[in-house]
Amino acid sequence: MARILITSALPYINGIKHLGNLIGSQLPSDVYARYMRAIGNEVMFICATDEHGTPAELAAAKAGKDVAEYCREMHAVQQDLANGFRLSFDHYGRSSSPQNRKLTQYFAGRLADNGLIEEVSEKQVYSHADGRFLPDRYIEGTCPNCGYDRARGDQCENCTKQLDPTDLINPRSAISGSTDLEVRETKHLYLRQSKMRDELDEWINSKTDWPILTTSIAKKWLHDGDGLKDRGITRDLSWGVPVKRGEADWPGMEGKVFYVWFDAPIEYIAATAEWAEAHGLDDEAWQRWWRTDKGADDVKYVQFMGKDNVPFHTLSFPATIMGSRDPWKLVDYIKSFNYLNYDGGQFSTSQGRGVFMDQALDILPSDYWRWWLLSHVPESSDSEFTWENFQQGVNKDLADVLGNFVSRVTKFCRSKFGEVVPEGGAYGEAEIAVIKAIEERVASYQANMEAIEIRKSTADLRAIWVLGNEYLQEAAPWSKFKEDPEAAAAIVRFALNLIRLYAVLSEPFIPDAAQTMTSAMNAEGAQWPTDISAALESLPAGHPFSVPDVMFAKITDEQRDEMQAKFAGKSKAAELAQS
RNA sequence: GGGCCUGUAGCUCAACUGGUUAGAGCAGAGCGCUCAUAACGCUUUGGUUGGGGGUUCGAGUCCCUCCGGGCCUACCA
Repeated sequence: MARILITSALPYINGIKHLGNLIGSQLPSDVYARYMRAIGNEVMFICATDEHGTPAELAAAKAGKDVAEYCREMHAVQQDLANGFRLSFDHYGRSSSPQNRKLTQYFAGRLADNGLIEEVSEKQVYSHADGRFLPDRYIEGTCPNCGYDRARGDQCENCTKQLDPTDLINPRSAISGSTDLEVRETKHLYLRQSKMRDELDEWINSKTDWPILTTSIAKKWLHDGDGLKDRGITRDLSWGVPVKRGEADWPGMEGKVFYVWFDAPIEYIAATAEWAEAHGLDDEAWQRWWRTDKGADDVKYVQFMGKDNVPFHTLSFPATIMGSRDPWKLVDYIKSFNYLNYDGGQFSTSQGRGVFMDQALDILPSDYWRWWLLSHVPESSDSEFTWENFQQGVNKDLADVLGNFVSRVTKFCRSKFGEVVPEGGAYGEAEIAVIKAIEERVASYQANMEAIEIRKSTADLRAIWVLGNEYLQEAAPWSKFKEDPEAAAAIVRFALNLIRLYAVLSEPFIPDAAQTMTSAMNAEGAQWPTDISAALESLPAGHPFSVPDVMFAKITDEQRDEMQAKFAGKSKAAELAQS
């Protein structure tokens, strides 16, 4: 039995995430976690809300709430949605936890001890009206290059020129619109990543089996221009982890907090500590996942994330871990994803374009979304959600291929033999052929899951379902029943056992439907098959079962059109008028 | 501007380090079955692998160039 540590990139606290966010990390990591548990490994599956930073403060202010209160509420909302999508986190933590505060301060202290922290005095824009320093992108003004009057302090969206906030003509706060701005001197801590460039480079180069998407982004940052740059890890904000050097105060850094991208990855560790606390366990319980000197040397650690998160996970966080010179567990494999687009464009929170997690669950059960999203997960390039594809995929795969198979087998049995596994006859050549075909497909399925090739795994799983329909067509128990009821009984017994097998094999992708099948087959506790032939003898003659309700109702054309209209977002005219 | 990714049948995608007539699923067409959510099965039509050039005995795969799509470019997270 192996031990697998799995983390999914932390969703930001600011609002409800859309399906693009969901499929970009949480959903594939959940499938992987469920699969690894199913085949008998010990799994620690961690996620958390990323709660610090300027956007959280602003969102709270907009909602008229204290930021801590706002985060508490939004965490509960996101936790609830995670449950709704059946995300099987062992712990869904919060980056604002006491554990994370302590660990973040600890890491900063270690890095400082090892000469990897530098104090840098720099100039930042302060807004009197807002009472805060403004991050570059929260300053707007006229672009000195093209004259666009809504250029941001980091880059002009119109001419794409990169800017410094001080370059802007007539700068104003993007929050309040105030022009009462002042450039102030302020001191910040920088993580001296540049000192660790060679070490990081060597480490990345050793990861030859990682997705190109992952390594190419890392290498770009390592080698672009002057190479890896040092990075500011503190901010002038009130909401965040207060800057401390371990347990000690950090002279000159009073009133400052760590930058979210410093504390967020550390929350992976802290959330595991939160898990231990929540279960009444001691420190050893979480340290055996994270400290190679305390049992984590045999742990395989896999991270999931969207491509926008790759630099932080390939460089900043490893620099933090390595730079501590403590025996913390480093990631073994980084699975990164491209983006999911929505119907010809991007998902857009601000424009209300696309489907958000709460809305999705209002419309259809989570398995519908899980299946379609996972079978279209953007592994090799950006992929696209369209209502037509969604309807076709769900109806064909889930309703017709799998749902209808369960339906036809159970109903046929009930009408001819009653709701018990029928007795008589024996498996013959046809069944042996099916077993062989399933064995081959399961081997492929497992190999693809092992390699985290999600799309290919869905194709294997679907092919396994199809084998059931092919078998039934060939065996035709409805005609056999007339002249040889015992032969028909053996066929039906085999088919009922297929349903039980499908429940187990499908669980990582569609856990609710899997549970429905398991319950209907009265087969609680069914284990992952190591021997397909034996697994298909699990339900003996006389074993009672029940006919489940229709597992997947089809999405009608009317429903599809309705949803498409509802989620189109603001009209094109409205968008144009706005810009 | 620079870097990276990507372009394969109407749609969504495969094709290990270049190696036989480029494969699946969906959609379309035909046939079969009737247990089932008019579901299922079988057969079948679709491709000068974005265009052009080159290397090679051999190119979807390598090189050059052009065209299209996307991402990143370090203070949003």
